[in-house]
Amino acid sequence: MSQIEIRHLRTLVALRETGSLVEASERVFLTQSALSHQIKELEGRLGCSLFLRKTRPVRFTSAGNRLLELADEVLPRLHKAEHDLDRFAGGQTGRIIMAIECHSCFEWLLPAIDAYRNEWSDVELDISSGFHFAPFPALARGDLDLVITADPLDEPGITYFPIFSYEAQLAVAKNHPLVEKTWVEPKDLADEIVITYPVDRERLDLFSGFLEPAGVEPARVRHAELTTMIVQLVASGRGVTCLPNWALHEYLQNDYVVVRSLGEEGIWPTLYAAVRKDQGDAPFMEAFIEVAKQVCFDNLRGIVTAELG
Amino acid sequence: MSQIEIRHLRTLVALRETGSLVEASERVFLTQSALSHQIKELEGRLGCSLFLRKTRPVRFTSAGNRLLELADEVLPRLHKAEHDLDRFAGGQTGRIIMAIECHSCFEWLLPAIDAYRNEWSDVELDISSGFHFAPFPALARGDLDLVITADPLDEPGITYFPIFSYEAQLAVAKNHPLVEKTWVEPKDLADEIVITYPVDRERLDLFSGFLEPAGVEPARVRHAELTTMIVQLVASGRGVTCLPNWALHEYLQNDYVVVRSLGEEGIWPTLYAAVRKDQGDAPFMEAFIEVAKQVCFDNLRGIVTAELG
DNA sequence: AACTTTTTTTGAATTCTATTCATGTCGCAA
DNA sequence: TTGCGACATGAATAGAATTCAAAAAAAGTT
Repeated sequence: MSQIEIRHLRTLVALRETGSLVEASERVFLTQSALSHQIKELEGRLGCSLFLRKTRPVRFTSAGNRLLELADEVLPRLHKAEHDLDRFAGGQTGRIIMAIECHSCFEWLLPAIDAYRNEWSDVELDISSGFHFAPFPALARGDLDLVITADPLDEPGITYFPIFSYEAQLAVAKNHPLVEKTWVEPKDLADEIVITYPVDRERLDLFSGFLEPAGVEPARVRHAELTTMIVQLVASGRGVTCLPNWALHEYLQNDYVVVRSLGEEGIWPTLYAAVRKDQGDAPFMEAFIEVAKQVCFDNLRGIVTAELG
Repeated sequence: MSQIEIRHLRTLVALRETGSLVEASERVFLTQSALSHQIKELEGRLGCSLFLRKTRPVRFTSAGNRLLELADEVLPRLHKAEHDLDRFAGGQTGRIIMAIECHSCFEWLLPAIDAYRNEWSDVELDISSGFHFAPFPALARGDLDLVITADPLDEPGITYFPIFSYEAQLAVAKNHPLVEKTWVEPKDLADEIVITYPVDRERLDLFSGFLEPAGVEPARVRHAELTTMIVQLVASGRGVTCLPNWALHEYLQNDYVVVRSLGEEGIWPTLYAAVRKDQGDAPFMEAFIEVAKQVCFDNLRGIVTAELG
């Protein structure tokens, strides 16, 4: 089946460089007898001789030269591939295809990616838009490599690295009655219109961590795609919303809306990077998580709580 | 030492094309178990996994894709090389580096080479100018592949194929006394100046086949490089020369000189193509000799005698 | 030309490793 | 759960590459 093997190419190159079987054999760490057998057998299979041994240095036939040409094409590529694979094996490079559960995470993720790319330029980076609905199976089977999530479910084969904690706050219009309260109780929202991203309730801190435990259902739930749009609706008094404090920060500074904590302590979700266990300790992956934390800590200084890993 | 082998690349390609170990194993004519072991072992040595088996079709990791990239670079080149080597082995192609002992053979050799090149375009062809002095050792050790010679010495490992026979004739000036004779005897040249190519006497038919056997030495021997120059010297009465009849043909037609046979029968050397025994029956080599004979027969029609092989 | 040294070839023994065989495990669908 | 298909695994086997030992062939040397 396979006539020519890598070892044959190596042998021929060594032979070209040394000019004799004896020296070539040292070069490839075999006995000279082994080389003699090896080449004789190859010549037998190919049906033609590869070099003339009666000269010093040996002289290659056309067939031999053709094989050397092949070796010159193949061996460098092989070595490069082996080198690249070493880097994969050592975790010096890899692929990070990400998905975000948290809708507004682009805000800090994009800068994090930019910062990371400076240092780890050959890591394949991408944000996948395709797996919003079911990121974890995709992560497990290798379509994704990293998922930003606030719910570290105990899935087998997945590890979670905390990035930072933030407060999920209720935003209301400046003239909204709730502005009078220092913090909000669940029942305060029973008659409110709640504006959210168009995602499942269990992925919304307001419901999963506040209203549902208290058995409170708002008057109505309305959806909007973009953070800006949600905030605008809230500012104009069409409803209330719950967003991460860092996503609301710029609107607060512009005095568009007012925010209040959910409950006396506030709700403080933590964002995690979920990765497959086998990639969790790869340097390129650890570095990404470290960079993400650092970027968040720097950019969102005083707004979020760094989780020191 | 050598991590990756051709078989690994073949396996991975089969795996990519079929999507499962079971089918891939059929493709490469091994059991599924063999592939499982093979890949497991490779992954072990590389230190990273190459694909995730829990999906259908299997999904390659970055490392796996890198290896597939290598396979796509290497395997086609390998197949091409194997194909080329098959042609070498079958004698469908090869190399013919020639040397000529006979100084004026260019005249018919160049057209022969041109004719041959039409049919056998990928045979490497060259006329070597470097081995005029000792062509046979060079032929034996592979510097040359074909030598045109008039002396088929019985060297081991060399075979001779006759190309054609010609008459070696004496050319004299039109007013030379020897014009009166129908043929020349050795002693007729005892007082003559003989003009020859600057080569050893034993390679000159006039000496080795005519004068020396008769023990006759001419008055003087003078050298000239080019056929034209020799003929001019002869035409102007500065001496006589011995050349192949086909080399003299055009000068005869122009009435420059007169030719006479050496002895009653004339001297009829035969030109041979000397090649290494192992190449003697290769189609590309046989074809060259056949083309050479044909070209000579056509171009020198009526002047030389074809040797029918 | 005889002798020594070096290099390659060769056949048999050995060691290694790829492959197979026979199970075992895992995930998935009915 | 059972049954099915796909992959994994351990032990046995078969096959090849390599080594060893010795011989043959070249190449230098005297």
